[in-house]
Amino acid sequence: MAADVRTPLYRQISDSLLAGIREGKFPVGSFLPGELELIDRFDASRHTIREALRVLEDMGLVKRQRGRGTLVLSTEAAPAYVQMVRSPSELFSYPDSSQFRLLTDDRIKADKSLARELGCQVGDEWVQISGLRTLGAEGMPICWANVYVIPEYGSIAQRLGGSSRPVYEMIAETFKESIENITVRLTAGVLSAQKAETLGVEEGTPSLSVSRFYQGRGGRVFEVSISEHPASNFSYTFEFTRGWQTADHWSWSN
Amino acid sequence: MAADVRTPLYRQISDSLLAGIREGKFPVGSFLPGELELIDRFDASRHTIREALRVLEDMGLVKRQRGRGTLVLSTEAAPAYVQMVRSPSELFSYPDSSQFRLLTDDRIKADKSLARELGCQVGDEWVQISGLRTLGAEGMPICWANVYVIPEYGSIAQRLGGSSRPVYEMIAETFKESIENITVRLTAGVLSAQKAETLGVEEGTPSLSVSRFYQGRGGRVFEVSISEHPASNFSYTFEFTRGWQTADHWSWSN
DNA sequence: AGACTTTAATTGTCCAGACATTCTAGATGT
DNA sequence: ACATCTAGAATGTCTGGACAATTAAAGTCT
Repeated sequence: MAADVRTPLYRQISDSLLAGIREGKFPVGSFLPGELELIDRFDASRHTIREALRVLEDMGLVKRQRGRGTLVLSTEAAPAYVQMVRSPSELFSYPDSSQFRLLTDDRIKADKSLARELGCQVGDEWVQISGLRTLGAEGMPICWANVYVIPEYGSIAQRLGGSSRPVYEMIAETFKESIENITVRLTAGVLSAQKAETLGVEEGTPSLSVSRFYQGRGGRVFEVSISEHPASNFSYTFEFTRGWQTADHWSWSN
Repeated sequence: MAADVRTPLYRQISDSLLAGIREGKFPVGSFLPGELELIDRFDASRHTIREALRVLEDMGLVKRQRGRGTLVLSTEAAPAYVQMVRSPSELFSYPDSSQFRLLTDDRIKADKSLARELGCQVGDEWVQISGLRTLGAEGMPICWANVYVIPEYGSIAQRLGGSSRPVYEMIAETFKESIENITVRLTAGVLSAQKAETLGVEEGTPSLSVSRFYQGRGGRVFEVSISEHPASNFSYTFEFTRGWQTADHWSWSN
């Protein structure tokens, strides 16, 4: 390695175990030798052994389980490409000054088309909140937006008036919901005559639709928002940076 | 917290230090009290103190520096939402059986429009490789694809014949280039008459364009690929999972 | 055969100590 | 005033020990 004259013992041990994992000596699903055995094998202290195991755990290769052992999860810490944002609003690409202008809010049952779009069952009930996202209170409309909320949180519709905060954020706060997972889907289409007129563009203008599915605890989708943008003034960009895959490393807040 | 009857001491200490960081007691750029001082203050062993500091380091809040101290990097470890894929090809959403059918390859200079699209200077030279991505060798065209490669790697065009491997992968292998960063941008548009005919859809069909910018070492963009899909059969989906932001946690391979 | 208890295995947490390595501030010399 | 050296501060690495908590295997009882 680099300019490092000497490799710490714990690193030599983790390298040795890593080689063993890669060679198939410790297959995925098996357990590494226990700490006591490793202490004996490498003639090192328990602290040093545990430090070596922690390196492998940080790489996502193993998972230590009290009372059980050290389970091998993967034989390879393949490089991963990561996109990371600090808050869901960074997925929006909207200027801070934009606002949501509520037009209608209705309690509906999903028909076949909507069920497919929302990924739910035909007949499922949702509260559908339709509106426009605009630049400022009286500004240019940016996009048409439909927000679907589960009936349990449907009363959020009454709280939207005049607020520029995202619906998911208000739901999280009001109902103590946690946003655990967000799926974003992009599709292209054509704006209907009505929407084109409202958005101030020609009928037949292509559009980019962004659907976001917000999942709370236990994986339940509690909100889906679908924004439809005229293609002329909207693109969606995201960026991936290379790094080790350490999925298990994310600590889960509560 | 959860069902945990008792919080480990090291966690209590890291929580206490975290509160101090958040309260501004330890501003960004300052050093936390040294280990010896913390041992005294919390009446805990050095191991326990170091474990507490490691928690903060894992959260990306501090950085321990031998001989120097523990530098405060940030006052807030905001939860981050992460999308992670194992390889760039996972960003493609193409079936494995798809193939790239090369139509033309030319050496061009970027005009104003192309320069804006590629994010380069007017007059910059690129090798433009145009083609169709199809299902299998004789299959249905999926999309129209233009790949732009820097002239240095332009000879890759001669190697594409009959291969189903991605261009970026062949470049990485042939020229020992490394893919450090990928930016993906999605826009909506309308297929031109020529492209619509080639893709077997009606003229005026909306399209979803996916542009991918591959950066190598030093941040240089060595390839840009632009795929244009008929909207009817293509959507782009990605998923974010919540976790602590631990940007410093990614180890950088080479 | 199944349920329950006990024992052993295994990792987690906490303590203490010592030496190594790096960095910085202060002292000393030119 | 600048360069060099030294001592002290600070974290890194490694050792040893002990008790706690969890899991699984073995033994016992019905």
